[in-house]
Amino acid sequence: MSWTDERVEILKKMWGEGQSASQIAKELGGVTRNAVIGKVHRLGLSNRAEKTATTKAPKADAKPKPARKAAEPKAPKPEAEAKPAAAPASKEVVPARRKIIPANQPLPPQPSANEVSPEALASQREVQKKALKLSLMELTERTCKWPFGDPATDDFWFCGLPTEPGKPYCKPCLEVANQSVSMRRDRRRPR
DNA sequence: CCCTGATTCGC
DNA sequence: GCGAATCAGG
Repeated sequence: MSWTDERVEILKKMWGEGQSASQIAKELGGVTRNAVIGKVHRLGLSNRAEKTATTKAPKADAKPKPARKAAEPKAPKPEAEAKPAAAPASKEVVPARRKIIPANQPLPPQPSANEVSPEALASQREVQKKALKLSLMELTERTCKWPFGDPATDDFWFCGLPTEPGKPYCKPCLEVANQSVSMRRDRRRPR
């Protein structure tokens, strides 16, 4: 694959939206995240807000392992947050990066696990304690995507535990999902 | 271990 | 210009 205009456009868009390099790579296909990062740097859009701060720290360190490559630039990140502080006290400052992701995240079928066997529910409940309670943006291919709570409220999150290989859910959530689905199929309600 | 971006350098 | 290998960090 080559960097056609279209692909570069997608890259720019997604990178601007705060998507990770690996996500972009998957979206584009045929490239690795390294390729994406490399391209990002070549395009010069690695850091979004860079003023006159090319003051390279005079690092004259002695490399313990000068085997070959190097990577120890303690490049300071002067994120100039120029916000017209209108509000009195705003403790929550939204990071420049990381916007809202469209809706291309894999969403699970239905959380409707109203009538599942108590065992499975208990099992899942127990795991809830350990659940990572991830937000939609934090989901990856290896995090359990079982939703908890009401999407319309703040009390909404995803399990986030490591998924079973090849499955979108972790084991306990998978059990609930399966039972829910089989029950639905059988139209049977094991009280 | 999973992930993130950053950098180098042979191609 | 490209991106794998590598590094550094969360």
